[in-house]
Amino acid sequence: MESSSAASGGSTRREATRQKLYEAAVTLIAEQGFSATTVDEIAERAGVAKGTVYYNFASKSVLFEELLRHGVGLLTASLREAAERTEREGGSKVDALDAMIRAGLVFIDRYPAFTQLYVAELWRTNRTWQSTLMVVRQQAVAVVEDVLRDGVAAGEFSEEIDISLTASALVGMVLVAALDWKSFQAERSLDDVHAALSRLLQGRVSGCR
Amino acid sequence: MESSSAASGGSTRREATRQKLYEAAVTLIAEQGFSATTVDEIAERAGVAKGTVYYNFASKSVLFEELLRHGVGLLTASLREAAERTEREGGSKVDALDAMIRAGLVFIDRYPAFTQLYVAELWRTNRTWQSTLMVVRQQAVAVVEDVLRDGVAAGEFSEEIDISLTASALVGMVLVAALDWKSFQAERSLDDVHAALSRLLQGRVSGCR
DNA sequence: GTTTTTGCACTGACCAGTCAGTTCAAATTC
DNA sequence: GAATTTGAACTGACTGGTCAGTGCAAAAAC
Repeated sequence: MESSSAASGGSTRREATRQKLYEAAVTLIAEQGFSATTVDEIAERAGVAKGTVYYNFASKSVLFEELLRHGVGLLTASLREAAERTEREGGSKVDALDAMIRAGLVFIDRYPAFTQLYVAELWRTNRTWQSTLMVVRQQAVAVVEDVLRDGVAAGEFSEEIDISLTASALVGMVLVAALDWKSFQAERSLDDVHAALSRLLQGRVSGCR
Repeated sequence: MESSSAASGGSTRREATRQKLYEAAVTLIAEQGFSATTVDEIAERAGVAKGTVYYNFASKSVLFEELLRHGVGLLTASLREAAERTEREGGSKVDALDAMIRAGLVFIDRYPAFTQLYVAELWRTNRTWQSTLMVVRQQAVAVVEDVLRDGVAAGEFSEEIDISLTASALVGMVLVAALDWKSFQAERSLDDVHAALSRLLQGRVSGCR
């Protein structure tokens, strides 16, 4: 019988194997980088034979590309959900940004290895998955840009802000603060980190109160 | 990275060769990553024989470690210089942060490949140069932390800010905005980027004016 | 005459990708 | 319902190529 896989459920044996391979690959590549990670290692960590990797993915880099798409899909969904929830609850646009900061932190808290690997690869050039990465980056940044644009239209943010640069900067703020948190101050709570970033977002560090 | 002939007294022939090797290695590793870059490539790009690489550096990873130390040295010197210049000119602490943001942007504008490579390696674990990276990171972040601490002591910043988290976030803001700028919007001017980050720093995006 | 660089052949480990063969649960047949 | 067939999923030994690092005699630079 054909595997059919019901489009979303993915409860086939194959899907389970792919999932195990994603999990094994994400930590190894985050720790060592793509080129330093061998297919044998990935297979071993996943508890699977090397041939199975090639049965499920055309090549090492295809495995990696699909892993990237998979992960960023989760992230954007989570960001968008946070923005929409705020909207629904009648919050302002700053509230939406703040909710997205928190959603970003929760994501990184849950998938630190993925985030690490994403950052490590994003600004490289000359790699085969370059285009995948660009698409995937744009998806994530666009969510932030949309909120900023709406905020300007609603008169809540200054008209002079540069949407794309500000979005980049906000993403960077969250990304780097969260990675530093996970790597060097893992004892801090998510709320601490969120509070610090909130304060910065709302200009409560300098200037006004 | 730069000619440095007069800088630290190292104007020997050997020093010139090492410099050429740094320059070759930094771009190649930024593009491809450490493991994917071969010693033969580095030698070829530097216009030098492979044996020369090993005459000047004990191994491929030692070359890389010394490259890291070299680059971050330049960065911290530049940040500290910016902070001190502001001090001397009687500027406030926000002015000092702002000057450091600009110094960071100027650095990244000049050495984009180094920045790229630094970010790609910083949060990895299990690598031989891990400890070098930690030291070097701390040097850079400490400069920002010092200014924040002074600002709090002088009553210019809220006492409630979390020094280390805020410093991380500020560094991240500059790093990511600048890398996105160089990679995806290279036509923008440094002043544009600086203006956008300044606005964010001073909370002129949301909340207050 | 010492330091540095060159050119190049060589080695041994390592690794991406292949392929002939195995496993096993579900489908089919009798 | 026992015997047989099917095929997707998986296995792991093997191959062909790559690359870090070595060794060394001769040339060049200082």
